Amino acid sequence: MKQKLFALSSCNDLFPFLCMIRRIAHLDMDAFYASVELLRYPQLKDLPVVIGGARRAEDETLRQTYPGHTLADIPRDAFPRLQGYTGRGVITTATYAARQFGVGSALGLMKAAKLCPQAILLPVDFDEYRKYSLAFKAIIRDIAPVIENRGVDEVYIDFTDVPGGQREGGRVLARLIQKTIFEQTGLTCSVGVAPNKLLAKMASEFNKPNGIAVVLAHEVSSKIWPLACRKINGIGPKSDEKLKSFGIETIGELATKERAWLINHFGPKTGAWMHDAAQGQDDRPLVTASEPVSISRETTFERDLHAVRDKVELGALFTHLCRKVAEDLQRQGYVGKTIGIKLRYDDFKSVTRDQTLDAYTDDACTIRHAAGLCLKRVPLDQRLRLLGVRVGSLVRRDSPESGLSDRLTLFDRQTN
DNA sequence: TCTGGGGTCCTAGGACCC
DNA sequence: TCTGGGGTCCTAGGACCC
Repeated sequence: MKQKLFALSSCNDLFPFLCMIRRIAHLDMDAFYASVELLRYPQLKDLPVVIGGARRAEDETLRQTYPGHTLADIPRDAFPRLQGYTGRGVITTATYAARQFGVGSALGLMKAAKLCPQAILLPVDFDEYRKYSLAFKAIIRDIAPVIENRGVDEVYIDFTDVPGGQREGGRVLARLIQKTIFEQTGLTCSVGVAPNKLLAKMASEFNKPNGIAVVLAHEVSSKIWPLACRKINGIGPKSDEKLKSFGIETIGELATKERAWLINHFGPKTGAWMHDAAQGQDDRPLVTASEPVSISRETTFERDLHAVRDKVELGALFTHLCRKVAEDLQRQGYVGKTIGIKLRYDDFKSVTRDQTLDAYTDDACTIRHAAGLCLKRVPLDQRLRLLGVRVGSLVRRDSPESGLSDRLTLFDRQTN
């Protein structure tokens, strides 16, 4: 089998139109949020910059302080530093200059302030990132139309049938996409190309930033097996720890385990999946369109709140979250039937409660009422750090199931 | 001095129906 | 009094990802 695949992949350069083997790319923007901020503030280039934290009052003051200047003219010294930062929040993205100091995604800002006090702290501006996200995806789609969205800064791309997609195992097309994105946006990205999504995702991490990596079917043992199990997309901290407890550290070690043994210890689904993944096997198709399952809003308070003592503040926040979720539903054109809440206590333990209504809704008051009933089913003697509201079991507002669609549907129902 | 804000999918138990 | 399965929906929690 291996030899056959090898033969296919090597004949591929000679007869690119005869040997269309599956070539999937994973493209990952490099330090996306931070890179977008550097386009806006080029004077910060090469300085350590972190993006993240809570929305702060001073976020808007920067532009107001220098009304006559363009953003690029604001002097470096005017930017807020991490030094002396107090409060909650984590880093969302850090520039590569900041990563030198050991600060990166998910690190608490107060910890980061110790490691790199001189780093500049910028607030998250999701609207701006979304614009660039749409832009780079449009550029890719122009070159290779079959793509799967994986959030704001990642996509899978099917190279298989794209002209040039088979040359050098996909490297040529990857280079073209990378170059075009850079020329048109100023942003860099990393690309991995492989026979499937699993391997492409791993490959895209090989040469970060601004890198390309190609993995062929016969290279799984040499390029994938030496990696830690944690590198498999889907093996998180918990599974990794469990694997380690069996002495399994690398994907190669995982690959020596019998399918039955894995199923026995990790369950039929996960066990079988792990077995395939360790062999580099993955036949999942690209998902080019999908509908949302739920829409939610949550917020971590600036200080922990008490259900009784801070009742007024909490109530106002709760209502606000419900309104925001309702707005999101309406803007996106969805209605939902399952209303849920999420609480996180001061000890970081969280609970959820949900309730399914008889009818679909996108109405803030209806959501607020149902969420209020959920809240009553939860113990409230401990301080809270987070409150969230979720609406699930979504359908499109204009679909027949919603019960809210157009008159024609209603007419149909009456006459039937 | 802990640990953001969105999401998806899976599991497992109980209710309820046939 | 004891005894079935199968299917679906609902709820709670947890792992994982970006």
